[in-house]
This record gives sequence, C-alpha cells and structure tokens, in this order.
Amino acid sequence: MKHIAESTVRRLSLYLRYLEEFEARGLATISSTELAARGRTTSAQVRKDLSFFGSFGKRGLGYSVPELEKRLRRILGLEREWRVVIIGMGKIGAALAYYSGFRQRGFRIVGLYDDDPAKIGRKVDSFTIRAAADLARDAAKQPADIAVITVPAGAAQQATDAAVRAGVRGIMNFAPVQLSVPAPVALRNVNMAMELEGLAFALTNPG
Amino acid sequence: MKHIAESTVRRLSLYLRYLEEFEARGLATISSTELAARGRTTSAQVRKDLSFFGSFGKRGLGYSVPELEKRLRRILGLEREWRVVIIGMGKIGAALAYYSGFRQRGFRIVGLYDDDPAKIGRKVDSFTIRAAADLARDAAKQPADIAVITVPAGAAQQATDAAVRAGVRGIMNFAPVQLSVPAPVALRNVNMAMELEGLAFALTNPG
DNA sequence: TTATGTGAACGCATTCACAGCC
DNA sequence: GGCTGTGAATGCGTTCACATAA
Repeated sequence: MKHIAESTVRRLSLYLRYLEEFEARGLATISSTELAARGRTTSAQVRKDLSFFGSFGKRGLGYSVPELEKRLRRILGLEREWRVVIIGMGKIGAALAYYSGFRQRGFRIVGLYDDDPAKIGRKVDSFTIRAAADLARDAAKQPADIAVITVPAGAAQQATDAAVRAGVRGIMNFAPVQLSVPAPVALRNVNMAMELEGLAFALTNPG
Repeated sequence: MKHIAESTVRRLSLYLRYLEEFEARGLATISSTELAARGRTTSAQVRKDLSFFGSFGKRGLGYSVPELEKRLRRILGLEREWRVVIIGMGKIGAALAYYSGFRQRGFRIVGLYDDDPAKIGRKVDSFTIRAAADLARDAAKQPADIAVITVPAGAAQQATDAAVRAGVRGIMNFAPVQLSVPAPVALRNVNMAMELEGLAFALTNPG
C-alpha cells in the first residue's frame, strides 16, 4: 500500500469517533460535508483521506454510517484486540492502567511491570505489579503487542529493550528520551513537557 | 513574524534539550551537523529552523552552546515562569500535578481544581484541591496562564469556559473531546487513545 | 578550509474543481 | 440534483546547493 501520512491516520481516528456519535444519534447516512463540519476540516479532505483505502460512499447519497465505521475499524486495525503492557508503575503509569479510554478501543492491558521492590506485588486495578524481568516469561505464553513505557528517563531504553526481546511490536514512550528500537518495531512518543512548551511558544509569539 | 510550523517548534524544544546535554558534557560549541545527528534530522533542517529567528552561529565554527540555549529559551518563551492550573483531579490530573518535568521547564503549578465534593479540600503534593468555581476568585489576584484540562469528557467544555473566563490564555486538553475556545486562546490536545490507535494502524499496515 | 545562512528545487499534503454515478 | 471519487493545482515544509563569512 502507498504510504499514508500520519495526519491522515489521526483524522481517520477522529472520523471513527464522529461516526460513533452519529450512530448513537440514529443517523444511517452521512455526507463528507457533515463529517467535515463535525471535525473542523473540509469535505475534500475527508473524501481524499478515505480514497486512499477504497470507495466507501454512494454518489448522491453519502456514506452508510455503520458501514464506514466498520471500514475505519478495519483500516485502523481495531477489529482485533491489542494486548498492552505498561512498564513503570509511577503516577503516570498507574493512571494509564486505570484509564478506561484504552479498553473502550480494544486495547486490553495484560500486565503491569516495575522494578521497584516496594511496588512489585502490589495491586493496581486487579493487576499485580510484576518485575520487569518477568516480562519475557509472561510473554512466552502469549506475547503483548504494545508496551507503554512510563519509567524514568534513565531506565527507558532498558525497559524498551526488554519489551522488544519479549516480542512487543509497538512502543508508546512517555519518557523524555529518544529511544532506539529495531526497524520493524513501531515507536510513538508522548512528551507532556514538550506539549506545554508548544503552548508557551504560541502564547509568546501570538498570531 | 512569519508563521512558524508546529513541527519547527517541536524541533526547537528538542534542540534545547540536546544543548543542555552538550553543556552538561562541557561542550562550548556545536555545529548544525552534530545537533542534527543527536536528533535524527539533517543539518540543513537545523539551520533552517534557526534561521526563522535570526543568525546565531559563526561560519566555519558553529554555535556557542550557552548562547544558542539562551536564544532558544527566549524563542520558546521559557525565560519567564508560566502559571499553570490543573482542572480535574482524577488519576491523570493528579499524576500530572506530581510530574516534575513541568517544573523543570518553568511551568509552575499554582492551583488544582475539581468539582467532586469528595476531592475538594484533599491535598495533592502540597496543594489543596479547590472547587472549580473558585478558579475565577483565585485568578483575581494573579491569573494563571495555562489550564490543563483533565476532567471527564462531559465536563471538559464547561471547565474550559471557566478557565477562559478566569483569564487563562492557553489550554492543554486531555479530555477526548474537541473543545471550542475564543480566538486568542491557544489550544492543544493530547489524546492517549488516539496515539495508541496510531500504533495499531502502524502494526496493522506495516511498511 | 569549515560551517553558516538562504534562495531555489523538490516532494508531499491539502485544496480545488469537475467528471461520474446514484 | 446531490454527493462521491480523483486528477490537477496549490501551498507548505524539507532538502539541496552554494555564496558568504570566519
């Protein structure tokens, strides 16, 4: 398949949310114009985004809400369940473990890890925190697909390496460091301080 | 000033981090090539990013590490302190309240708010949680610059409106909804579930 | 020589505009 | 007539390449 821009993928996620809203409101059909209005974009953008993956609409009519939803789920890979582990049970890791938004989208947390002896064995939302060293052993039965890294910066690469060795194929990194992963592993970074800096820039340089 | 791309601002934040590293290592001078190597980009990109704001280097030599640091801090608006409130003291809000990465960059938390009576009055990291309704009163003395919104989706617009009325000029939104804010207010969204969906897409559609 | 700063070239994402189909 | 799907045009961010300065 042709390369798809990250911005396109983000919008597809949004479209899916809007479709769920429209479905909840009982709408059977939606036009690219209506979908665009909901998401502050343009109808041409919506149609172009979808056109990368096929022709899902009916000319003169629009898109079937449930069908387009199904298509987007398939495109985004949300028809299956994704097994997620969180490594690092500090405040942020624990907060993510409780976050219901993940489960709602088919991301199932299957393990929580930390190397702090004071935390190992404690329970977080029905899970017992285990040592990061146990990751490989736990994965032997059925590996996780995605690891969320919420350890301190200094431990992030090591945690990542352990996750990759355990068979994880995607890394979501909250540590403020640039991780290196082998080529086939997908990596995404979330850096809250940098987001705030972006705001600071916008406020300092208005317009 | 000409409009600066968001991608450029992100890279400037990264450059600043790298410069701090280089300074800690005692380097006095750095070339665009070295800075680029540190951040997986190109020297031309580094020079172009900086050129939007002036000429900070010496031809044949490179950039003075401390001077470029200072310039970047000024550009990003990090020479001043930013007053931040967090609205929503659930797990994620509380985790952010403890997050040291903010303070390190000059973002000072000046208030924590929630509307849950069970939470109001409780302490989080030296702050007493106050009712969101108190926001305007607290701001009367000295308003906050930035509000971090970590309330549930259904309450996010209301919390945002209260923050804007209280004089906040930047909103960092963690709720999975699209907020509307008056034009001069800067808005950034962080949506963890969407980040995971991006990973799911990458794993489903490799290459 | 070495490395910056920048106009020009390039490539990619967005927008336009209309042919095609319902 | 209405709305999709898509080549073509546009705009914008990145890369190139070189004049310029230390």
